[in-house]
Amino acid sequence: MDASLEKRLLDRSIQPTAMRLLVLEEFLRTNAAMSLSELEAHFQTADKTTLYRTLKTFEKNKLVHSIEDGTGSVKYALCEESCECLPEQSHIHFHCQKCGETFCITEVQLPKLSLPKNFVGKEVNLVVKGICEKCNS
Amino acid sequence: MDASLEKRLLDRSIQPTAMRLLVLEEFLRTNAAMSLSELEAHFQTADKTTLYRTLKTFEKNKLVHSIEDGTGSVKYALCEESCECLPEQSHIHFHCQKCGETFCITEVQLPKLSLPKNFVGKEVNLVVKGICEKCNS
DNA sequence: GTTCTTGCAAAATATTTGCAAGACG
DNA sequence: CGTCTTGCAAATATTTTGCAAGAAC
Repeated sequence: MDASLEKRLLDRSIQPTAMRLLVLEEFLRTNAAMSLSELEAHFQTADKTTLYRTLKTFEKNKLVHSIEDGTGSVKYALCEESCECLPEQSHIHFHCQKCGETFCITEVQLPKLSLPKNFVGKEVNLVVKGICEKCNS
Repeated sequence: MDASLEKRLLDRSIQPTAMRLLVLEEFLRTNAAMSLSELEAHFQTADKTTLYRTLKTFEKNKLVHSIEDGTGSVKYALCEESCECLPEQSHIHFHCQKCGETFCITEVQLPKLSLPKNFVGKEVNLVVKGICEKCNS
């Protein structure tokens, strides 16, 4: 059992159960964002409801954030360790129309968005669709 | 029968049937983006499948564009008349967490997004969540 | 007549909740 | 014991397809 995994859950006030450690491990192993179904496919014997609730717990406690990439199912990706999911911390999500994968792109800074008077922005969800690096070569 | 509605459909190579004219009229009447269910609620006697296919036809022909605002159901909003849904023509979508409505914000220019090398962006979907003008007063 | 559109039914997919058994402190 | 977690079942919601009747050209 990896103690750093446990710490990562505890830092977000999530009880480190066996299932949750496995899911976190899976997220660390996988580079791309995962939907519930995709996550389920990575396990032999996991109950979908448990995974569903694991994702919800992770999301509530800001260990992962959700992305709607237009595929019809919500995907989840690990947050940066310091992330509080504030608008300033948002980044681009890229959905590749060829391989179908969705990534977080943290390399480039998201320009500050201005809103009309009296609008207050609290969250930003940005998905760019196109062809990714890997499929473009 | 309003001839300008017909023209608007024909300009997008969409056959102007009665149903389609009604749906377009509804979009012009409504300021906010609509989901399939919301659209259905605006009609007494419309079949959901027909509305679904109407939306898909409208989307394919770029009369409307779709928005995933995190509510779990895809919403649709009218495109500008000159819109070709290119990345440069994208705009901010705003989802109000209080009234639940989703609007297109075309008043402010979307800053140009840069992507890492070898990524090619073709579409942009940007949703800001927060409190809208109306709910903020 | 041929193509496009519509309505009903049903399938497929995704998300969410209820409840009881089990784990853990 | 009491709270949290898990697994199974089932309910809800959403999106999509099949097919035949009807409308439009």
